[in-house]
Amino acid sequence: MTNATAEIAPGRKTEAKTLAAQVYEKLREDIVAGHLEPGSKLKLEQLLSKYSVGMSPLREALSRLVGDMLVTSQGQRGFRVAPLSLTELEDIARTRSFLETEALSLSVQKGDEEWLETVEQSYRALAQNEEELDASNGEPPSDLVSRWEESNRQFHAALLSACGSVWLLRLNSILNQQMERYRRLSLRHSRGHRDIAGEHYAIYKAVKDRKILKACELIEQHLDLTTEEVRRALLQNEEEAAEA
Amino acid sequence: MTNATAEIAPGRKTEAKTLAAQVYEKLREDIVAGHLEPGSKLKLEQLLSKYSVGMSPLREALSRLVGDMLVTSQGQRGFRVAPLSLTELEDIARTRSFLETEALSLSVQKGDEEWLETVEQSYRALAQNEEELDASNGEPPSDLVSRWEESNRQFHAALLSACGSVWLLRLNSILNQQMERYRRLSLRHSRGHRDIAGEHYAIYKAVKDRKILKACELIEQHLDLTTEEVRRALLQNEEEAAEA
DNA sequence: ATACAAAAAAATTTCGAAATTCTTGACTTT
DNA sequence: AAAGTCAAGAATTTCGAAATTTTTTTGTAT
Repeated sequence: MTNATAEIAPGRKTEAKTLAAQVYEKLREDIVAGHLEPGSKLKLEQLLSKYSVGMSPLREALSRLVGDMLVTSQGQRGFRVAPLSLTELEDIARTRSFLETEALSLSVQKGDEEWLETVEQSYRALAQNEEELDASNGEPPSDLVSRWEESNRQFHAALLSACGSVWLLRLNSILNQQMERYRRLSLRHSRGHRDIAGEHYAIYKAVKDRKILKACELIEQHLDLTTEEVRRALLQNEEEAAEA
Repeated sequence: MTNATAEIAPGRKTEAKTLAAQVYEKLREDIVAGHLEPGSKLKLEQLLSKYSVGMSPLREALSRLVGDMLVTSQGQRGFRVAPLSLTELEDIARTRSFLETEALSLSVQKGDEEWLETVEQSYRALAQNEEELDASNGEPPSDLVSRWEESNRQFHAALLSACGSVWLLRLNSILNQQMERYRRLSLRHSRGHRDIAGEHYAIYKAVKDRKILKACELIEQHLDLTTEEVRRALLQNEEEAAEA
């Protein structure tokens, strides 16, 4: 065990990472990113070398991913990446929309001025990112896209952060993680024009003005548009697979 | 490995159970039942002998329970049973109510005659159980209580089964599991009189008559009354602990 | 008595091999 | 050709010991 370093030991502010926790994180990222094929058998011997880890930490990580619903296990037959399907996409999208609008509604009702300040800051960071994306010609550089994704994630988290329900946020984040698998899968397709920046601004404005119904309506539309993009891409995927 | 038996091998209709899966199930039950103290450190050496299992299957089971949010882990310092708190109880109760009323609403809208037949059967089994409970003098035998709990669970599952959302049911069952920990903790206290059978009948009747709003209102009240019982018992627990 | 350092003991995590189960391919029977 | 049986190889699961980390105890200095 080599990962508890000298800088960490005094005061122990940062969590020591076991090998199992490290490989869990890598596996989780790879599943969400689609690098491990949905539905595919996870061959343990291959994963041992791919992730430079032993059997016990690997099985621990996979077991935890079973609890996260990103992996399925079958006794004596090992583990598989959880499958994806259009039916499930619709279910996740509806359920996420249902939860996220509730969380937003509660947030707008309960959030104090400090919260609103946080929302404003995250909106500004996002808006700046979106301007840079707009200004980039052709295909934007991947680090710019990554930064946009992070600031988008933070804007949405800030919006919901005053909802007062740890569990609502947990469940919503489970659904977001599932949804992200679909979104990543859809990135291989060019998308139609969509004014995401405008959508974000409208949501931010409604929240700033404390218009609960409006905000919920807008975020629902925002989520629905994302789902529509993903759905279209997945359908294209299926058509291309049928032609091959 | 001894648990794949000869009866199972032909056709393989039933899942082969690894040791890890078996100890996972036992640990899960013991945590939900409160046999393992909320917040307590899970000492691996003790668990090895308690559950007659080796270190690898044990750690796999615990890792999965981390994913289930019944156990917390801290790198290099092992695992703990997830804590309970009054604040969390309220959060879980609200969130569960929110999800379960939605699932019921969808179920009543979408459920066909076959579904309604299933609901009716489960209601009849529950009602019979409740009559037997009523007829038993003093403290009812524990097998009767267990049977009531199972038929109660099945009634609720039947009610929601036509909602058309795998994910809504999954999330709701996560919350039910969490809530069950609190309910079990509250069983050590006698409870005030409550007409649970009447509540079940009213819900069943509203569902049978396809009165969505009424059904949702009733199930919300039903869940709230359960929460109130649990809350009162937990407050009593705290008072008793303060006196000791 | 308190604080610090070092050693010992306990606990946790991981390793690598052994045990067990599943899958595949070869062969035989119908 | 299809179905069944068996053995070999591959994959999965578990074991028990070793390695590592944390906690506790002991000893020393102030």
